[in-house]
Amino acid sequence: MIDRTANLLGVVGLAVADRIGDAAHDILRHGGETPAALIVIGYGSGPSNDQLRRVLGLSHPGSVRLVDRLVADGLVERREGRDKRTIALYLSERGMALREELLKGRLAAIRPLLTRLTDVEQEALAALLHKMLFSMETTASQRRTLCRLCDHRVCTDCPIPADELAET
Amino acid sequence: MIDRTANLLGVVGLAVADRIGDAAHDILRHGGETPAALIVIGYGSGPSNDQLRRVLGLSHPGSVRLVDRLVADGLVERREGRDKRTIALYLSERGMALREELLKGRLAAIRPLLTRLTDVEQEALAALLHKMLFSMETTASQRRTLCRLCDHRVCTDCPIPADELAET
DNA sequence: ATCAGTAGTGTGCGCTGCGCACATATTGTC
DNA sequence: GACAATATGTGCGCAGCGCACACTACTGAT
Repeated sequence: MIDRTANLLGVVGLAVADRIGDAAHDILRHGGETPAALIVIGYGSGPSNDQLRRVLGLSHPGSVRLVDRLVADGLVERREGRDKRTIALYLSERGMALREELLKGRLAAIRPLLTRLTDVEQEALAALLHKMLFSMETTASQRRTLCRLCDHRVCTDCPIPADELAET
Repeated sequence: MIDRTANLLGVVGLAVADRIGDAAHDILRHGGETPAALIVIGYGSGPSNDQLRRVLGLSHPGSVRLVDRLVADGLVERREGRDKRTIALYLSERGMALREELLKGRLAAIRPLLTRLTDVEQEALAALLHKMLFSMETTASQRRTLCRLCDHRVCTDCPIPADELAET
């Protein structure tokens, strides 16, 4: 019986990821982990290249080139980090505006899946999803990766406070 | 309140899609829509290139090259279709074996998210997911795209019978 | 104070997955 | 029999990413 549930979860998960990816690509004109990078950098903690790459699950050169693209688009700035070898990544004005669009677009992409559920059903779903996430055995680092596209403003009672990103 | 639920669904959806993609890549050594192609072709209806591309949501040349890769790996055969312009795609023995692994790997990748739920909770989740899928306004074609990675053997009461693939 | 080891960033190169524009072959239609 | 429609395959290029390597900056041991 768990397999039937897993299969249904696979379908919905794929549908959700497809829709989020499409929406992000329409807004940003980039795919892969590029949207996630904009979200993560946008928390404003000035992450280094290496911190970013760990959250996104990329190789280090992959992350460098990803930031290159965002800098070329005028969305991200490389500033000096606390070391002279480290850099600190920040969003430009346009980057922050696009990040807002990404977050709104993500929720808008997911929302149609929920509109036919009653309020009670939505509550029940949220409780189940929350329990699933909460019960996952994950390190803090893995949780940041999980939530790399989250809108932390609508995520009350979240197992992964987003402003912990600067640690580690 | 719907936004909090949507955000949680986004996290779980991303987690599910990530895990499915990783598992498929480990097994098949290919990414993108290649695993889905193996699943879809494996229903045995002998789909044409064009039918396949519609299910996968790819451009037509993208689908041709995808099949090229699978043929080069010895997983798929191009046979004659009912027209002399059309082809019919079938899995080789190895292709069928790898398809089995893909389906098993997919369920295995999703299962850890469910193990902490009680039986009652799993039933409730399945019911909610089923309602979400069932209430989506989709064409038959879009539904086949949604279920392109499904294991139809564990999908009882599914809104998209997989063997309809030959139609359209 | 020096020097080896480590951390952080950037580069050259190549690969995979994919789309656009185009070419080609077959089929149905008038 | 001419011509649009259907279906496949090709040349070309691009986005996203990883491996191997190079370089600079910091750290700690002696």
